[in-house]
Amino acid sequence: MGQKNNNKYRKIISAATRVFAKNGFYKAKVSEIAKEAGIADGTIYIYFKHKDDILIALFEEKMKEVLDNMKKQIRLESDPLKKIQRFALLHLKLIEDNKDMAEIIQIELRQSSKFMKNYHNEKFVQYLDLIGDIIQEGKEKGLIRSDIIPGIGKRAFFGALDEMSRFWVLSKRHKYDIETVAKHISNYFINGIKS
Amino acid sequence: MGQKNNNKYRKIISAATRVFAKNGFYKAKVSEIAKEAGIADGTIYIYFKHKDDILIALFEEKMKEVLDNMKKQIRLESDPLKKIQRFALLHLKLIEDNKDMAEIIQIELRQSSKFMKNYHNEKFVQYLDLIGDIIQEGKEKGLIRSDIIPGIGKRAFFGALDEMSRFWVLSKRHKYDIETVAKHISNYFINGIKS
DNA sequence: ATCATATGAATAATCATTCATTTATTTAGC
DNA sequence: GCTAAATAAATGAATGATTATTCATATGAT
Repeated sequence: MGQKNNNKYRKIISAATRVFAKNGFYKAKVSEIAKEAGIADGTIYIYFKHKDDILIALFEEKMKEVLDNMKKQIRLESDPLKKIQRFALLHLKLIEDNKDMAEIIQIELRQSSKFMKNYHNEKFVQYLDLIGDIIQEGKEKGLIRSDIIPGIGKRAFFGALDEMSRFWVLSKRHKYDIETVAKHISNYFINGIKS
Repeated sequence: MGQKNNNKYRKIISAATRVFAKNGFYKAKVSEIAKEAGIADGTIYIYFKHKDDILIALFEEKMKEVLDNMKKQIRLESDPLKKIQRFALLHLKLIEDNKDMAEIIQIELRQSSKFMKNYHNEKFVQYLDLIGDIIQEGKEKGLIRSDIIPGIGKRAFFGALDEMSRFWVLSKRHKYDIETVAKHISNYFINGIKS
């Protein structure tokens, strides 16, 4: 049954990613997810108790993956300012490489804090904190101004990246390539906060 | 009938703002909007053809208001860098003063480009362009580096503000006051892009 | 009296969820 | 290694709940 490494469980998550990305959570029909996964409607209810649970499970999975990946990459850099650059590039690359996931994070993450009342998105908080920690480290090394508040800085930087992601996801043609955007965004931010 | 200055039309928009803000568009019931507005369910259909149309009308109204207000305020400042500061402060004040509207713009605007397929949010584009124009002006006056791309800069800045807005809207207690946040965000950005 | 507005109960469509039934897989006896 | 219970998974048509929308009727204004 509901084993996470189970074949059908995976198929449902994968299908739901595509279906949710297409029209958002509310417009997505369970029967459409089933069809996309190539299984019967009822089968979904062997693996998930409610439609909502599919979305929550999907988040957890994707965010864990993103978070682990980002942590690993950040560790490869020792200079905090370089870490910020790498964060930007990796974040945007992730969006580019996984459009469906990006749409979910873009569209659904926004609603999530509303409709998943009690669901506190721990993984997202950790993701933001990765940035906060880099800023803190930079301050301690004297590379970043001492008056910078990590709690504000991390949101400013994430917000900037995130807005570019939305633009990327919603655009048909891409005016700027990922590398250019990442370079610019991280440069504004680094110049803005460095000592 | 559907006159925009009509009393009931206004009441519906106002009620819908509150109801949509509470649980998002999809969870909001038309009957609840009617109840909140103190009118009968059917009356709503005299003024709006579909539930969706209420949301669209609501956007247009609020965004027009925000846009006009912002334009007026920006004109009071002549220094482009000061304009950026003022933009940040005003944007965040707006969120603070109008939490329901902010939640709608935060939560629903995100979905909008998905669920209102053909609805191109012109007012939002104009809002972003206000920032782009300030950056352009700053470049021309030699106050902003010539390699800054307004199309990226405007999104980075808006994204930063917007992420802080979301944080503000979703937080019970507010760790930082609006003025502090506005000052920090605009400082990061101004330092990041100035000559 | 006529026309415009407003009402809210009734309608109808939409989907999430269930469950009686079928199909597949495992276990145990020989 | 084979067969037959026994158990687990999967099916999809039927159910039931929810709600957007309609419309026959009522109310109020001119």
